[in-house]
Amino acid sequence: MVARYERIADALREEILTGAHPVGSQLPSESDLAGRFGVARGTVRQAVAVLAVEGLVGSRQGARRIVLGRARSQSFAELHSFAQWARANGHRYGGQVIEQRRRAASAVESVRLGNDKVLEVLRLRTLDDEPVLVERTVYAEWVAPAVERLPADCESVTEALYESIGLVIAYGEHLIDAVPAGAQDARLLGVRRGSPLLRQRRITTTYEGRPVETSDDRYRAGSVIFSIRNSIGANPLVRQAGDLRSGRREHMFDL
Amino acid sequence: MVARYERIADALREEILTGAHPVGSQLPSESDLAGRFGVARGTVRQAVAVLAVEGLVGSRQGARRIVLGRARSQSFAELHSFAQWARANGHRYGGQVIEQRRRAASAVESVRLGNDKVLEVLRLRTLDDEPVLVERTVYAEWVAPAVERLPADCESVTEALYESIGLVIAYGEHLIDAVPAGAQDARLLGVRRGSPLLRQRRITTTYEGRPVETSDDRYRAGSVIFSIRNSIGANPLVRQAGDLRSGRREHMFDL
DNA sequence: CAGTGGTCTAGACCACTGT
DNA sequence: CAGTGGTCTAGACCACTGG
Repeated sequence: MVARYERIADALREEILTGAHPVGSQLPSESDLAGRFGVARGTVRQAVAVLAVEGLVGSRQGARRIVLGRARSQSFAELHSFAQWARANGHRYGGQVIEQRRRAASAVESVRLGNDKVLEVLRLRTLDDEPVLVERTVYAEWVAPAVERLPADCESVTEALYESIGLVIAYGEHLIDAVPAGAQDARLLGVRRGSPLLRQRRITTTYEGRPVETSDDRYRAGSVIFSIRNSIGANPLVRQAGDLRSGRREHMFDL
Repeated sequence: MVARYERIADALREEILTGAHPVGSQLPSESDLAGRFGVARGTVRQAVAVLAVEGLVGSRQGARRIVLGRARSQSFAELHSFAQWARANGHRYGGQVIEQRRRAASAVESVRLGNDKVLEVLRLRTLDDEPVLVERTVYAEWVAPAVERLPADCESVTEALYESIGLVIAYGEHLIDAVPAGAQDARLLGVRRGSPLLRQRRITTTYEGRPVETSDDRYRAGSVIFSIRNSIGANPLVRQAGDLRSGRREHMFDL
């Protein structure tokens, strides 16, 4: 069952993509669209709200909506899962467990994951047959058994965990910065020590808010780029000072 | 005039922040909140939608909403403007124009900005008296005169342009990756050549979709971190392969 | 099966834009 | 001042969760 407003959003997205509404042009008014699709104005507003969140259109009171771009947004799974992202974008991909061990949680980890024992896994992932990503993931104890049952060259951990224990990862927080490659990073990725890596630290939870894993993912420079659209009305990206001593922090990575 | 749903969102945000609704707990039902605030259910839904976009609460049909974190969300201006961000976060900040010149636009720039002449400005910005950011900004011709009238040590270009010509930057697209410091970067930031920098390329437009500037901002590693929350229902961040030869790209940086 | 969130309607009024 | 988007209401029905 697909909602009416989703189908309207799809239709409008398609029209934007095909150039029926070129970038920079005005979208028809809400009443026009309501008439055309045979729905109430509120439903049209839900549809264009979807496009606004995607950064496709902008709006301001009193003026017609403007087409800002023709982007398609990726699914949550595609951001979270390397395999799903690579596949959806037509890349070859692979992965290999380099190290895997149970250990006691650090103080920070035990608060984040709600466990005092954790499973740590080091994976090297390849994109189009080149090593691009070193993934250091720490799993909460309750998912550890399922992770340990996976083959070392499991291509998609996210999908495998869904199939084996029905795990759905629903929420994530991501911290993005740049770091120099350490000795192990350098060896695995085939770059010089100290060379730039794009780091994405994340913590993910289930629908119920139960923590699943935290991870420190490091991409070889040039292999991936993160992209985001924002506006005066919607600003999902946040910038923070990186010095841990100064200033407050306020995200899942704290407590 | 602040909307009713905004004030309700503020109230709930405050309650989450103060711990009245701890992380992991359930939010009251929509009907409860509607009764408590004396509004229709739709208004409550608008309010919690705000919190959902901020990543504070999650939801799924049939189950009560869950508190995911105690957010702070920054304003759009704070992401766009180094000065406004630094000030809001209690840092000292400064800036200095290193180079500034008019030149012909490159092919790409002329399409992005809609101009064949541009103004290029190289600025070095300091945070807490340390150089942390090299900003290479290319302005469309129509804003160039106003930019040229600014003092070389202008602290907030965004605010100055608003005051001088009423310029409001309403939309932005940002690409984030890691790059090695070039010779000029290294000299200005006081780091070694090749050391990691966090790069944020952006293009911004007015409400009407008119391009204002593109910029290549490079942060010293460790000085800033970008942070984002996402969910299965809202996924603003997009990951792309970095190899420019492969795959399609679909954002303002194209055409 | 009761409660809850998701969708949709029809109509009202207001704030703002652009001519 | 006409048109448009922003806000809000009151009520309806459905899909889903969780006991």
